[in-house]
Amino acid sequence: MRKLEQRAPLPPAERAAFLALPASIETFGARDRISEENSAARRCFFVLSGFLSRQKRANGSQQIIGFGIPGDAVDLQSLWFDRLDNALVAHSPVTLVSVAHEHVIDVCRRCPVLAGTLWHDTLVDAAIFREWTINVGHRRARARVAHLLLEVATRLQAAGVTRTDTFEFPVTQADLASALGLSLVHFNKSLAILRNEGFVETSGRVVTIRNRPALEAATGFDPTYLHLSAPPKLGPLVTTKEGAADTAESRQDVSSSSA
Amino acid sequence: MRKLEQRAPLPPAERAAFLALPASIETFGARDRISEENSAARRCFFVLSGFLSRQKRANGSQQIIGFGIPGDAVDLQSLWFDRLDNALVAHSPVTLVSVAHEHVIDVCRRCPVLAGTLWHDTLVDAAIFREWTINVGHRRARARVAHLLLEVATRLQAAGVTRTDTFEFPVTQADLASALGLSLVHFNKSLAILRNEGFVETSGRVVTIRNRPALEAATGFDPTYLHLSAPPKLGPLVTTKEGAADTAESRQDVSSSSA
DNA sequence: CGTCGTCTTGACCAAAGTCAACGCACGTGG
DNA sequence: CCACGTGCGTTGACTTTGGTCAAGACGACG
Repeated sequence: MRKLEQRAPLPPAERAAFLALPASIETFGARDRISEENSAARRCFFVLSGFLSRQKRANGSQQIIGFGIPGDAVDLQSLWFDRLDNALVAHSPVTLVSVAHEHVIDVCRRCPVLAGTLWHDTLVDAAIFREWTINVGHRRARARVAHLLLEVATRLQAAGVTRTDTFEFPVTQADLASALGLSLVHFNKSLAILRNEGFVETSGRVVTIRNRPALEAATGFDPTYLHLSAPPKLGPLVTTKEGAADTAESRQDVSSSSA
Repeated sequence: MRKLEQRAPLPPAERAAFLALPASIETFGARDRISEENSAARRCFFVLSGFLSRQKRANGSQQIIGFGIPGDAVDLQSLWFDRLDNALVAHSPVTLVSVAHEHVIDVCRRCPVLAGTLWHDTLVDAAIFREWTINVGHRRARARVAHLLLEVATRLQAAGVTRTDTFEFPVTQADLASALGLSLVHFNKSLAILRNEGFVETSGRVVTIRNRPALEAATGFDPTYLHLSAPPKLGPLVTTKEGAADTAESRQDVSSSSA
């Protein structure tokens, strides 16, 4: 669970407050639907392990619009909406920490830095959606596929799930095609091209990316949209005096853990 | 400027605090670039009037990924990122209110309900991006075009810019095509189809939607993703006691205005 | 051993992109 | 006042990309 907070430095008191929240662990199996579009959510989820996707209904079938991986706060938006606007479904066994909304709200009120961190997290989410809009709207099939694989690899590495360019991606080709706005057949053929070019290897659901720099260049993948390293510019929701001290000390934490 | 806060009820004290922020008005001409991708933003913008778009660089040219209309808080995400990940460009004369980040942060710290409102606003933004992902990825050209027009019409109505299904949309077809991931030619032909079907009329940059219910049904447009009426479930960033009173009274406001 | 789910491949078709030309309105400068 | 250029919108002809249909392969599992 600490993975989540690792993303941005937190003052120790706030971290403790967050960890002390009344939370429960929930587990789901490989195709379970975790929550439904239009349902009223009363708790929000943080992913501990497993793969899940967001889906929206359109044209009569479910379309995937994003993936959730370990470390993601996967439906913080439900905090402010009365109904979910996307469903969540598990693609592998998934374990989540779930916290009731009122507790999150309460801790946000008490912990301004934490509130900022959570807000920040939802904004990273939004940035990912922006990039998907471009990916799906402006790149052709082969580059789309590559871009998605690169994104997932990058996020998994940032989350500490893998250190190399090899990772398990337990999602069927039909689902990946849906996520990319491609037909299954065309997705498969585009993937075959990447394989023939030597950029991608697969065995079962395990994907390996080869020659990543060349692939990134070829598909225009630029990881800055994931905002992985960006520490908030100002002590979040906090003004100068104590805020400055807080972030200074906590930045040390981060750099020492990454060194 | 009050338009912005109208979206969600605010306690009077917080509204006053927000209105009292040191802000400056900035104006831009029809093709001005308001801010650049990768620049470090120090202030954020609220749109008073005019049309603008977000753009990201991809494949060597600028791609439009969203529009900003009066009442939008157009780059709140810059609050938490050190660099903007999209550019903003004006499509008509635009007037903005700009507020320095530190003041926004400061007022957020003092005004929990307001902070929640702003956060909520960024989440609505994200919801719009999700819908765009679907629009661009899973609908075909004619429906894509229609969906965009319906979205803009709906948002303009919610912002009080127009009351009818006629509105000025000062964006060239080339830009609209880019926003939809279509070529200019194909966009034009799809629009021609909608015109022939009697759903859309244009004269200059003024668009009129005809027989809106049928068009919405035909393109699968469902405005709930815009989260226009949703009042936050809990007193935002505020717990029970005073918060309950606040939301009770403000919910009345909302229901009476919709009745 | 058969069934089911998934991946793969081929043949064919529809949607969308590209190229190119033209019309039109609105400027500017002679 | 008219010639010319420029920016947009429109249309047609042709090409490419990607979708649809269909069949087969392969492995997991009952």
